[in-house]
Amino acid sequence: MSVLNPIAGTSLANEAFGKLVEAITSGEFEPGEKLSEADLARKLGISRGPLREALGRLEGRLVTRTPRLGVRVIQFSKDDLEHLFLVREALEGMAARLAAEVITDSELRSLGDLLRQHANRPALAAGQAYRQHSHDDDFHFAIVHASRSERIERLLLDEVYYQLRIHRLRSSTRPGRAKAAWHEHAAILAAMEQRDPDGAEIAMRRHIRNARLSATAALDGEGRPNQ
Amino acid sequence: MSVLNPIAGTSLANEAFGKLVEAITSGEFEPGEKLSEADLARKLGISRGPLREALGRLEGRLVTRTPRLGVRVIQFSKDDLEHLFLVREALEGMAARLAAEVITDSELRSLGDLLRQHANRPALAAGQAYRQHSHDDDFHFAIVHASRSERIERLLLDEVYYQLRIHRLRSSTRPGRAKAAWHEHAAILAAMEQRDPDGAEIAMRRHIRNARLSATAALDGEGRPNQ
DNA sequence: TGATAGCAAACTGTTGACAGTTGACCAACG
DNA sequence: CGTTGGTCAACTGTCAACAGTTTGCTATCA
Repeated sequence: MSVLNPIAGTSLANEAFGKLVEAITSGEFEPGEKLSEADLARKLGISRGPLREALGRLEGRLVTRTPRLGVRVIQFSKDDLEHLFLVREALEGMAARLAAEVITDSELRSLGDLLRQHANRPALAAGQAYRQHSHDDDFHFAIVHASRSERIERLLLDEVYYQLRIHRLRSSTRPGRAKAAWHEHAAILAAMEQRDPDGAEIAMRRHIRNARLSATAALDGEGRPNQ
Repeated sequence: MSVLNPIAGTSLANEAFGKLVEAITSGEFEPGEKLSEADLARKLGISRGPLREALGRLEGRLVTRTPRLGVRVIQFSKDDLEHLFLVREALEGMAARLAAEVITDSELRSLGDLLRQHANRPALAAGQAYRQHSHDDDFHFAIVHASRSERIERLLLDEVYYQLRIHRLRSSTRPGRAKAAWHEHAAILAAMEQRDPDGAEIAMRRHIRNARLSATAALDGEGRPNQ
């Protein structure tokens, strides 16, 4: 194990990109909010050139750019959100299928531990909320990671998870959904333990479909979607 | 119907982006080839600033950038290609499901006409090749379009179709695959005509899976994948 | 002959200046 | 009072210059 690894090269544009992703997904800006290049560049201590490059890389994902008018944080309609969940269903269903074929015993144990931790959360026990705070404790991300498909993982991050995060910030929960979601996770894990690709995919897709229905119902009423 | 529509705003970076996509996907550059900013900017008649922005938007899709070393057209391994097909299977399967629910009679007729045109091609009749030259005569794209999911359509274009196009340029065909592909298309259409979402998804996914197997088998031997 | 050092050209990444556009505000007019 | 026109500051998009890095070539040395 050599300590001589390539010196990681980076650029101001790359660093700005990461910080913008974090700022946008952590709620520093409202959906639809206009972003000022001059302001952001000043705050990041760089010139506008690399800042523009970083914003360009976020186009279509976390920001929309209208030529000559500027850049806004994305916001989307109920219809957009439905289609986001359909993409998620397709990709996570495939990831679950792949994971069921290759997952290790150790990864299965970790998933089981994770669900037990989740079950011990007061909010979940009270049926109020089922929230996963970071990738490290996200059941879905663990399964996508276990699929060993970097492409699916990257797509879900870039095109689905970051966007969902923007909309999770003001949360409400629908009655009964929290516990149901946990049980659906448990059913996915059971299929994984059986190493049953079809079952895993079916269980995962059912879970995401239910999340979609919950999210769109929440939009019809009040608040924002959760899982 | 007013003739007064918003004047479409654009920018040099946007125009460069489109031209780069076209140049890269039409084979003007080899996979892995290094792209020179100065050269491209000169050819496009713009300064390096907007050119860099355009390249930045292509990162992770059609080009890879290594800081301080430059930008190269993507190339990928057999494993990458397999995962690309898995993503395609998931997304096109979902698109076929959605399309089966909402497709119009007129769209069905167009699909039927398209397959008949395809059947009349000499290369297909001889079992040599089944090639679709543009989006207009692409059966898959027509179905994705009929799904009315802009998000899936955009994802497939940005993350799948452009990348496949890079690899179609030097083609070979596997015996029997051309005719089988056409029959698989016909089966997809039949499920569409039945307006059967499950059937459409199953038929589409089977077709893409077979294309994946054909592509990876081709990589094991000689040449490049086709459908 | 292979390894090392030096040099210059070409390249990438960034900056700041400039031009054109936009939006906000105010005054004038009907 | 609503509309129009003018002005100005702020903004976006682009350009060219500069600094630092990389690459290729040549000369020197062991």
